[in-house]
Amino acid sequence: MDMVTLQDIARAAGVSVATASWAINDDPKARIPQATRDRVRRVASELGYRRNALARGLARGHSDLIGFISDGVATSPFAGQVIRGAQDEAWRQGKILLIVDTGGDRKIEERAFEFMLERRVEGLVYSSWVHRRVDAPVGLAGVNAVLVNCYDRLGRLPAVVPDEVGGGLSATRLLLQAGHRRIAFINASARTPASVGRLKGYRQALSEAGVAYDPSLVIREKEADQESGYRAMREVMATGATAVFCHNDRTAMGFYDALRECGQRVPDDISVVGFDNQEVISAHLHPALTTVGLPQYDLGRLGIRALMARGDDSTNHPAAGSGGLEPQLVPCPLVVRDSIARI
Amino acid sequence: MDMVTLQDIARAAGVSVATASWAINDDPKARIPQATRDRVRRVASELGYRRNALARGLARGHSDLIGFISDGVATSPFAGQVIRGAQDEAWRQGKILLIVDTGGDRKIEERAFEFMLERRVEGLVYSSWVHRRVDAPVGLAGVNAVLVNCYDRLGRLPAVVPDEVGGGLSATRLLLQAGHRRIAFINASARTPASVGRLKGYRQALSEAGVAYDPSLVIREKEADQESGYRAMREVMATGATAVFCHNDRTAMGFYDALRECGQRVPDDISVVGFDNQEVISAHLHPALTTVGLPQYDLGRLGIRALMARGDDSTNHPAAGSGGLEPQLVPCPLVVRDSIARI
DNA sequence: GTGAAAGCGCTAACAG
DNA sequence: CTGTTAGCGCTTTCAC
Repeated sequence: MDMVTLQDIARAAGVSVATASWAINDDPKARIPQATRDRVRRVASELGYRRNALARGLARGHSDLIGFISDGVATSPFAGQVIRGAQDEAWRQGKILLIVDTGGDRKIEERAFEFMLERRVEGLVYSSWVHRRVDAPVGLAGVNAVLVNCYDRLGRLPAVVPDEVGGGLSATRLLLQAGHRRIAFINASARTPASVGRLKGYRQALSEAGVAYDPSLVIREKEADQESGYRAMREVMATGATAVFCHNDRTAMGFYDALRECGQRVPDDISVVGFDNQEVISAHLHPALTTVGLPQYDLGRLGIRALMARGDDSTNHPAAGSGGLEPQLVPCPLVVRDSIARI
Repeated sequence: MDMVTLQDIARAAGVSVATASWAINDDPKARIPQATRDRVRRVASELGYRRNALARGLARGHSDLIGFISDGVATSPFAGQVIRGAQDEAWRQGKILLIVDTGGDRKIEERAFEFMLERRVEGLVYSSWVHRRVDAPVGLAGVNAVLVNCYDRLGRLPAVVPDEVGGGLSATRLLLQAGHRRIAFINASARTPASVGRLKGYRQALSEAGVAYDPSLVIREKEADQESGYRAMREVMATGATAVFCHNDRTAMGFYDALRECGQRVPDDISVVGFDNQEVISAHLHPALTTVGLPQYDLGRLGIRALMARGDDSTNHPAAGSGGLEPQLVPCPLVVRDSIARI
């Protein structure tokens, strides 16, 4: 155990603790000669001194800790970049993340919350694995908090979410630009921000291009996974579509499978575009899948940024009057690969 | 800002801070009447009191924090369960994880290390995304630390890793039990714990079953990804193998692809078993892939357990004399699905 | 320029 | 049974 304290340093360097503190932290507004500064620091490193963040935090009144609660981001197959983005941004501001993955368990969430507050986190990010509406835990109000990849029912907390509409728009536009006019859409039937938003984008792109919206081209599948895509294939092909926009890459993967079993090929027989850019899938399908990425890293980064901005803003208002904070939309990047043919 | 302190509680409840402290923490060895306890706690909750972990940690001399440094676990597509396991176990012991994902960057690692030590973490887990040998960062020695999913060159730090040999053994045995005798193995050519271990297990199973080892059945691919499996298909089929053990699920996925393009089918034309149980792939291939799982959750859990055990053990010896701690092997569970046919 | 000293909020002897 | 008090290690105001 290295229990070298500032006192030890001060004594060894022949200065007072105050001076030692200033030297160690290189406090610019302490006017001590460079020589002293250097001497203290040298002594410190010789003795293997290390600041005690507990004591420091207690004295200064801040912890430099930011809480990050997720319902599965840390352990989900592909949302981890959110954490990376958050961490990088926090880091940049000299803060460190206290991460707890609740797995969606309210009990754990409650406890995590308690833990973080006890540790005097300077802000709290509450994030969801999948973009959705959440019931923000009671208590999140009254704390500097922001929602990431989810939004509150009442819009009382600032939120940072992917621009699903924009994503659907770019995916469909791409198909349109390649000359497609009959574009099927395998969508999830549950009303999620993703299914609603992407459909909206799809319709918007169609309308922009002067293509009439044909509801029969929209296949609704309960889940949006490999099975759905596999199952939906026949229906899609029956519509005579020359291209299909899949709700996500997993759906596209299933679609590829089914298609291949019928001896048909992407993109010759039909063009495909996915969503999510789940690399294990999209980058390795044959042919590689053109898709729309989720801006995970940016979600994390902007979440922290929003948090810190709010923190500075001492007015820290829990959302103006009406209670309708609009979520901040983060664009979804198009990832072009080989699954679209011009016609 | 809730800045209700113990003092406030004590005053409001008409007791001393000491008594308040005991009541709040429900200290069993403080002999105060239940009535007082209750009163204090009630006052505390009424006033919205919350312990200050910084002050508490400083006074008690421990932080209840455990550092978790990873080179990508948090952000990797499928290793996140390690964190979940670690977190659950830490939690069970009343500790909380301070996680930093370095992305393999030494600079960040260094800083993370510093950060954690300043925060007086009670132990440090150093984990790798992929099972490998690491150069444990200088400074890890002298701290209560354990390696997870990686091991030190010199075996000076306790390590917890998956049992690759056992995994290769069960995969191959399963094929053998289904009656296969000519079993190909698409392996990665780099000498990693995975490639070496799985091959060893494969050979061991063969030998157990009295099947001669035929080197020509082992296909070595530089990487072990979808492309490898895709590419290796021809070679595998040319050997006349009736089954193939793929180094991982991604390889199996590529193999499936290539096979289907030739109009052949799993498992009728050839049985396949993978490794990793990367669900996005294995559970959704057609037919679903029989594979060997990585014990991610357990790695995390056991890592923390080892750490805490070491911590208790005040003798905390940096590995006995010779310097050869054997890594703790965690079994890899077989996940049986539909890609094996009896012959 | 530098030091003394008063906290930060809590715990844990030690008294009573 | 309960209160007093001396720290825990550091920051920061205020004197010198």
